Amino acid sequence: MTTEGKLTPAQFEILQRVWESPGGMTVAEIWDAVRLERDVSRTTILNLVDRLEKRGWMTRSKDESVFRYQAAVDRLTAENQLANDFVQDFFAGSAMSLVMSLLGSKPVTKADIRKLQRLLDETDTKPSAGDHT
Amino acid sequence: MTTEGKLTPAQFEILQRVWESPGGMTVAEIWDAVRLERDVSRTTILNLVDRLEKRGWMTRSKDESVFRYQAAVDRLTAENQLANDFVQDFFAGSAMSLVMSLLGSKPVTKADIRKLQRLLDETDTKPSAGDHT
DNA sequence: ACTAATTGACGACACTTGTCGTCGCGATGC
DNA sequence: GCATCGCGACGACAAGTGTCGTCAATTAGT
Repeated sequence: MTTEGKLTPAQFEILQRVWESPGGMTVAEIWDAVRLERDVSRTTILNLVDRLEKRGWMTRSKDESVFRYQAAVDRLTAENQLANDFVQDFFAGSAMSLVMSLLGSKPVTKADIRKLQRLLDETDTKPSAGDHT
Repeated sequence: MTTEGKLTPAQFEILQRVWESPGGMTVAEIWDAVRLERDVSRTTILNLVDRLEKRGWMTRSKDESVFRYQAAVDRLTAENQLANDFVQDFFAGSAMSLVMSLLGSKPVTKADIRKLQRLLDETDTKPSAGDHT
């Protein structure tokens, strides 16, 4: 719970790059990775990383006279937190409402449907992951 | 379509109150409704409403020497837009990933499962709602 | 008609965010 | 040894947000 506040798209982008590199990354490496997609200054990345570290989303350690950054939370945890905050803010805490909205407005392939149905079958037999009753 | 930018929780809260009142609402009425939940100044509401109107999310019309505001988009449309933007920002545009995350981390009741399975059955036979091909 | 209350426009504020530049320091290369 | 380069701390800036106060005008109450 040392993580403060919510993640913005730009901040999440940084974490994404770091998650893809298990050994941690230097700011220069993150910069290179981000620059493959969009043009951005080095200090912008540095500042984003800096603020993320100050808010507890990343940790850093000196390695060969250079800071190496790692994500403080794994990808799934961050995504879940993001999703839960979003549901809380805009769907009155009802994840089902969001799911319905997504399934109703976005195209869903038959493969997706089968995948979902399999997941639902499992959930039906096994207890739910977050169910603590 | 003329709506600019994304909705924040505070802005969405305003729209929620207005959606609940089919005839439109005055700022005073919105203020009263919001104040049932949290303490806030009148000018705060006035400013939020003002900005929403300027960005195209609400329309207003003089009614008995008082402005009456209405939402420019219906609730489902706004929710879908919100959800799509969110999926775009944090789940690489894959609604399925979000659904999986939600279903995996939040408790799901058996009733929810049945509801979902019914929706999936329909979607399997009929064409998807958002599919415009 | 005069006073009191309501309404809306406007400005201001602290804060966050994304963006970038400057500067000093330490490492690296010649 | 000295110049160069990478690195990180810091500051700055515009934009957006939520919050609020002031003020003029208009409406309503007496």
